[in-house]
Amino acid sequence: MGRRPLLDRAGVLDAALALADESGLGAVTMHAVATRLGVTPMALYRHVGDKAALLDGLVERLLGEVELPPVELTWADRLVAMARDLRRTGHRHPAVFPLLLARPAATDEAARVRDAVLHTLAEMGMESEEVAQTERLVSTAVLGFTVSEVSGRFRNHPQSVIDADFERLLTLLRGFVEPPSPGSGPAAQFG
Amino acid sequence: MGRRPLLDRAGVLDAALALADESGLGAVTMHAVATRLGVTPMALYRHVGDKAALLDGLVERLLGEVELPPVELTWADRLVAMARDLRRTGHRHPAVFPLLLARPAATDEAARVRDAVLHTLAEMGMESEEVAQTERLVSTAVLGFTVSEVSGRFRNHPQSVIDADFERLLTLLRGFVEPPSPGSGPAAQFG
DNA sequence: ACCTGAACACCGTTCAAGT
DNA sequence: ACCTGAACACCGTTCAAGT
Repeated sequence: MGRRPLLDRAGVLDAALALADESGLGAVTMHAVATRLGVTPMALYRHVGDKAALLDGLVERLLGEVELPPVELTWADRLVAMARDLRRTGHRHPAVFPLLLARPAATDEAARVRDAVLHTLAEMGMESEEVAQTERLVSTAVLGFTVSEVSGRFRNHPQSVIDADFERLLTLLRGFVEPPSPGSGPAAQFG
Repeated sequence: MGRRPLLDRAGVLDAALALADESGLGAVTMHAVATRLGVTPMALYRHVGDKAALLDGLVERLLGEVELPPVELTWADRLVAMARDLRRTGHRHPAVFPLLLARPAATDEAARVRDAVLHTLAEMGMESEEVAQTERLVSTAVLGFTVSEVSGRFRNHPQSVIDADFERLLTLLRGFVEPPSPGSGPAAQFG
């Protein structure tokens, strides 16, 4: 029998992601990933293409970790659940997460998350043109906040303040996708 | 008289920013900046510290370009004007702009822009605790959108769609900082 | 004070070679 | 098919040396 290959794509991505989580994106070099796998740098190229493709693979990995919420929840609760889970993913992988802001949701895993949001927004009877725009703005807000947080923009604030900011963002998000209807909006308080 | 130095900090930053604008952040290497200035890489260190400090300098440069709006404008118009100008700065310097999401507004130029927003929000009688939070969320939304745009996340969309998205964001921003008051909010249209 | 030259430990990537 | 070894053109950064 032919001897089993030492490497495969999944293993290379595992090693690269571990390196990124432990020591930052700068630690993800072909040399370092190879060393961690007990192999020479050139052995990686067959499995992950080149360095840029390796980073693309890491982004896919992160998106694959995002859980879609149970359909039993109301659509508003589902959006909030996805926002929270996306943020948690950022916390687990702070070095790789900022890359999400740099590429369109073109891969399968990216489409999976985005389509879940689109589907949820469509359920509430939003026009299809507005659905797409709303998804982009909501995703941008959640990604922008989380990237800021994991990249260090909020490093001078205690975690409690950052958490409160995010809760405020979620409240705004609810109000945004759920425009005040008669009897349920903020204006009702002043009736 | 002693001969004039070949280099100064401003000149080094000029060269580095030009390189970033023309060929991306990856083109900003100590070697390339030095070559552009007709000097060896080591000559730069005296003027800009090291590579990380050089990038900090570029961020300062970008923030310094952001114009503060005339005080004659209403506070809502001032916020919108600052958002637009921040986005324009991103368009001029797409390679450097994403770095804004990675550091707190700790430098003088960063504080200048942030304080202008804080001051504007305070003018409308917002409580000081809420002012700070609102500033963070508004800045995050505008930065997150612009970084997405200049980093390529929206590259599959025509510019007209991206522009419309931003206008929508500005409308939301207005509604966010200017909560509907009796007679002026959206509800007034249905009176 | 300011810049250079040589050097060091790294990078990503290629190519031909081994098994 | 899969991995290695040698090599190339780069990186950032230090150090001692020149003026």
